[in-house]
Amino acid sequence: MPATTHRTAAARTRRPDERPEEILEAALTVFAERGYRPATMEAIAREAGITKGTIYLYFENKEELFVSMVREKLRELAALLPPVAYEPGMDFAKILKEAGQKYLEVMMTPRAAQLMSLMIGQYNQVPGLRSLYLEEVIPRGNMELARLLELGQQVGLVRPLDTVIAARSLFGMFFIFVLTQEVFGAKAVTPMSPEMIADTVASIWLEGVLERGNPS
Amino acid sequence: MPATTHRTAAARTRRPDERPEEILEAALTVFAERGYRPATMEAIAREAGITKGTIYLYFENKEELFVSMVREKLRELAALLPPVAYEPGMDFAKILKEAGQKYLEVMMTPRAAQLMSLMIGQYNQVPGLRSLYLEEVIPRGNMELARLLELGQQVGLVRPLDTVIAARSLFGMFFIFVLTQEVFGAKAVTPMSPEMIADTVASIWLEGVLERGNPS
Amino acid sequence: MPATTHRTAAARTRRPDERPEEILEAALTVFAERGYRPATMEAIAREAGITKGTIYLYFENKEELFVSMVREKLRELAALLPPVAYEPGMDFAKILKEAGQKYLEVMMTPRAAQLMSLMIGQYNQVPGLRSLYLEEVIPRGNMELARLLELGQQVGLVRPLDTVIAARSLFGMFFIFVLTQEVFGAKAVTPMSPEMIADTVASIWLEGVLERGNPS
Amino acid sequence: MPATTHRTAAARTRRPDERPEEILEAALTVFAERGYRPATMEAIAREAGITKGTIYLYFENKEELFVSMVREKLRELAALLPPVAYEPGMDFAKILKEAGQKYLEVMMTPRAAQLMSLMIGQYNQVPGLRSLYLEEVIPRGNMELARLLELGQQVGLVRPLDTVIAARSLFGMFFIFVLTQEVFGAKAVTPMSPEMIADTVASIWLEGVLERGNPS
DNA sequence: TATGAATGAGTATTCATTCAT
DNA sequence: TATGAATGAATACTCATTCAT
Repeated sequence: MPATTHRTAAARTRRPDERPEEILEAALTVFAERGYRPATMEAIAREAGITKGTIYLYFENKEELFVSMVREKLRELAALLPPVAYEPGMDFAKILKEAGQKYLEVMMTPRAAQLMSLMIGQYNQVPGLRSLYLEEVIPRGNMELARLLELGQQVGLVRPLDTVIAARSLFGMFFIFVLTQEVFGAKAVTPMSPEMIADTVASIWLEGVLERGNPS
Repeated sequence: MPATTHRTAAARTRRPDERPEEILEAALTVFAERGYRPATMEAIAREAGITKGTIYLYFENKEELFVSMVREKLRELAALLPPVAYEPGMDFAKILKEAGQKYLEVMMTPRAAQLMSLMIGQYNQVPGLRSLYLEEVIPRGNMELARLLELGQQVGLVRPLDTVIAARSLFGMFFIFVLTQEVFGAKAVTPMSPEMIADTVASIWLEGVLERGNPS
Repeated sequence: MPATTHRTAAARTRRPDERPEEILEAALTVFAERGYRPATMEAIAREAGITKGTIYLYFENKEELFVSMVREKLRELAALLPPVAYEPGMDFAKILKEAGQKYLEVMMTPRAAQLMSLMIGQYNQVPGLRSLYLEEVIPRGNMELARLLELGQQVGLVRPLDTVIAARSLFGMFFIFVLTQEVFGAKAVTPMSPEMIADTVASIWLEGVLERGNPS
Repeated sequence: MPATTHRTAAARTRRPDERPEEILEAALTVFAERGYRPATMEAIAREAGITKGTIYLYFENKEELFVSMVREKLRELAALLPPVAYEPGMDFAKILKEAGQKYLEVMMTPRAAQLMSLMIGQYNQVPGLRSLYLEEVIPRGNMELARLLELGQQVGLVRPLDTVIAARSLFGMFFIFVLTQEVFGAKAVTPMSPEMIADTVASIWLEGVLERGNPS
């Protein structure tokens, strides 16, 4: 029957409204730094300026904290990306380049890249991530563009090809740079400006996708 | 006691030369199934049909085992890919499609995809992986194609664009399908044949990269 | 803002005087269900319809709550048992049987049995229980009967034997049924009616204790 | 990726055959001293002269260790009790007194009493204990005696009464002394010799059970 | 070489207790 | 009085690594 005595914590501040957000932020930092397993709840708490036990007031366990963090941070990233709206008469190529530029600007940052890396690494170990990807990432990032391409095909602007594959290809072209430059640290070896990447990638994809006769 | 008892001959059959290989094979299986941290030396040993201690006769520790496994399996995969040789007069498009097809054939398998996933997830936690990637993957997979493009530019076949970016883009186009279809399990949701992917991707990239006047 | 909002009147109804009692009641329920250690202050509070912190307004800590609960509930049980009064000329056997019946009626209930079980299990871990037993249980339950027996011996009704041992034996005869039937759940395997038990036990003990010549 | 270095343990002795027994012995000591929950695996290991991890080589978890310990120690106690054999012509009373004496001799020891106390306290928290009690304790300790009584009834030696209740009563008479004297520490307050207890208890029970006409 | 018993550092999680409001 | 957010000590259990055989 232990009678534990506690010191009077100086900073026993109550901020129930902001806590979850702060914890998620700290979680991303620590998970990104060490990886899912090596990241300790203790370290996350310290990073958030609280103590271990407090995390458990807001999250069931480490796994739920991880999934919540990924969901929240994905949403924050998604919120930074402007919706790609296309209407007849607009400059397709320009829209695409600008969208690509914006995408790289957001994704080619250490934080975003680390988030990707964490997701990929834990994808098959953490059940909650699957639905996150299938329900939030695919529909938004992929299907929208595919539908845009179908539209283009109907007006003869886009070559006849599988639009889902084409759309995902573009995503892959961008993604590989996020992965190599940021996650794999290749930017120290082969530095490339996001502008240059966006320009080149967009032009290759556009030329490859548009109908011959139509100047991009 | 005239009757000596022997263990079965089979149990005594030792193949010391094949041990490391068997261990690496078992390691890939178990690492892929559980991820780096949750994979236990015990489980790897069991998978290899030996006991824990024996692994340490061949590998310094878990990390070295992991890096050795990745290196070995990457080499095995690389060995399956035929070198892309191009000589003037050859059908550039056909070569590319066939190479892409072969690439997907090799990479769009659970094992290869799991290897990728493991690499990405551990990349920043396991020092040895960095050099592996920078020294083995980039030069072979990327620089070769970039040089090929430069050649194409010199003879006016390829548009003037950053060849390293273009080359890596192609890799990304393929890689995204390995990642999504195999690692993320999207193939259950949006099934696509490797042939269709290779064809579509190759044609987009080629059209996007080749000079206008030159029919692919 | 002219319209003041009130919480429901019921929610504000506070019965400070009944609080400790309610908490003790909840404590017995939860302690009995889970055991001393696994029972959490949180669960006890919830059971009592209050919050954790409130318990500490009435009890120093978990241990004191436990001891207080045991003391209170023992008293409540004791209050249910009528005092065994004997005066010359009364039917000794009948008194005993009725007292035994009453005792079993009170003790052979899940709640009483759980209380016993808790006491026994924590006896040597919780200092306060010792004095409770030595000062409240022994004198009342045991010594009274022993004195009664001495009286019987003086008038030649009871055989010459150690009265304390004889008295405690009777208690043990009853107790073993409380323990086995209620605590150990043997009543599901070997069901016995309290009446039958009381009758049989009382008759054995009486026959064993009374002087030969005296018909019970 | 922590690389833990271990000191060379001086006493890394391998004794797989004796380990389980040693651990069970240590477990009884520590469980008895502190109770189930407060007893730590660390303390049990230290008591056994080994380290925590080693316990887990032999027992699944704390609960299994506890149940295994109770089972083993109950068996050891049971082995100390000679079987009560009765054949016509033997002195029933003498047999009973001697058996009771032996029982108390074995059970009225701190270790045995602590084991009882542990069992009672954990009975409803630890599933494995239920079957232990129902399958091992009841049949051996109770049913044998009940059958003996039935035999006595058939030859007119024993009064007509419920033999199961009578048998269990005797057990209770003894058990209450184990409980009060050893577990509750009443022996410091009301010391009684086991011989005196056995004699008194046996004589009361016998007189109460035997047919009037038959001198015990 | 191979074994597998032993080690012990490391960690997620729980929960009694405190205290600002 | 009452709340409930915050604390942090405590602990079962895991598993990479060692080493006597």
